[in-house]
Amino acid sequence: MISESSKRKISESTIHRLSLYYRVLSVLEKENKETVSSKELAKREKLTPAQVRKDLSFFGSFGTRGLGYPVMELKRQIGDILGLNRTWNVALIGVGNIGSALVGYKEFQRQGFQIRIIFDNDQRKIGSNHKGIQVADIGNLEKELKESKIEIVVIAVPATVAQYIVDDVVKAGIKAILNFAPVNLKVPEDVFLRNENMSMELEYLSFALINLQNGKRA
Amino acid sequence: MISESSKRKISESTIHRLSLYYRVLSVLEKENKETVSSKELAKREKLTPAQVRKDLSFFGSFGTRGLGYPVMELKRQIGDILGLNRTWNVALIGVGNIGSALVGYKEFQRQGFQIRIIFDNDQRKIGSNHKGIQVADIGNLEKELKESKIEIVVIAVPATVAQYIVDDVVKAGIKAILNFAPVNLKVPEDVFLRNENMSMELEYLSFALINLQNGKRA
DNA sequence: TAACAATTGTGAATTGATTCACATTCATTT
DNA sequence: AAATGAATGTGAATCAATTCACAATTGTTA
Repeated sequence: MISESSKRKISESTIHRLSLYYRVLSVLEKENKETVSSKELAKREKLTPAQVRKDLSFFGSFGTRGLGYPVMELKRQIGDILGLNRTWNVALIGVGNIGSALVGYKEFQRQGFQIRIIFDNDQRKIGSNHKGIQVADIGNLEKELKESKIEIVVIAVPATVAQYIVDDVVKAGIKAILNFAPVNLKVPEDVFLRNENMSMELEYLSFALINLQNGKRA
Repeated sequence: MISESSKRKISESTIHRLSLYYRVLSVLEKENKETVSSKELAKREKLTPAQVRKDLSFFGSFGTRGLGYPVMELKRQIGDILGLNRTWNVALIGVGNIGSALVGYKEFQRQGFQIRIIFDNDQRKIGSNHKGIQVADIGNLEKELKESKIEIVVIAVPATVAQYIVDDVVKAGIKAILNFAPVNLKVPEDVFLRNENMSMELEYLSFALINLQNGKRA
């Protein structure tokens, strides 16, 4: 747990970069590297050494001057900060296009995010097994979420119904929601909501092709 | 086309917010709203009115003082900036979990991103049709990309092979790549590369649950 | 064991993004 | 046609993030 005083100061970007560091450290571990410098770490994710050091410094001092950071140890520490050295009980709502992909997405499992239950409103899907996971009736949301001790809910339903569903999820006491529907959802202050907007980056590319084509990049 | 002088100054965040504005404007259009104020626009995406006005001001003045912005007209203008009032020829490489989901993702088509061809290295998939789209042999990448006049390539292959594939894509002259593999890919200066890291937001939620649980959010 | 090379950790400086605040403009009402 | 109200567009001010630069520390070499 990080200190009370630092709680309000760590930026979203820093946390996202911790994810990148974690990823690189996993690779370095496989390559049997014992230590890594901020320089090397930065190079592998196209960042600056100073940025790496500053990011890590928010959480403590993990390195050795003159040597660098111990790969395994730093990976463990970042894992602790990000909560990746444990498992999370995740529920998925909506098993259409995106939902199906998420069920089979190995990267989630590898990081401890375990999809325990799937909800859908399609009677043909309810009761069946989707890659070994039970598909429950969205009507039993609250009951099932509690029984499965779900901590994080992933929303992969059409934008038109996402707000209704998220309202029910919130009522069921869930405090962390990942939303794949392309719509801004309203949740109470004490609920963490993150959005995964799959067309945003494609739109950025489109913008870049039209506007940044010649000359330097933005 | 935006002016030469402004080319180097528009931030990534501004472009991403344009995507949000575009989304809201589409909804407002359906609701038959004729005009919208920066206040309303901001409210719908949890931003500030000043932010909305500043973002738009980088590209021109689209509003009327005292009235607000004309919904249809502004949508068209942002569409022009983001390149959404046209179609893009997109190729998808890798039709596994994620790839399959992308093929069926309506949101892409709606915004003009047309998946024209799919590549895979699995002999069982090659030659077949995936939701009406031809699956080609990754071995014929360069030839097929050119024949289909592809402008944007989406990479949805395992992280371990992504760099090899992106090298080939670059050799084929593609200048815009969207990468779903959880790895940092190297591309030349003149190629636009964007990453879609699907676990990053989940990791942020995990972090939030552990570190920000009580008290205010970061 | 002293000198050297490498690299961290971090205040200070800088750069960048957001918000403020207000003059300006337009539509509407009286 | 003047007064009123609403809302833009934008320079200035503020806030936040990144980079700089260097003292401090450690391992290694002579």
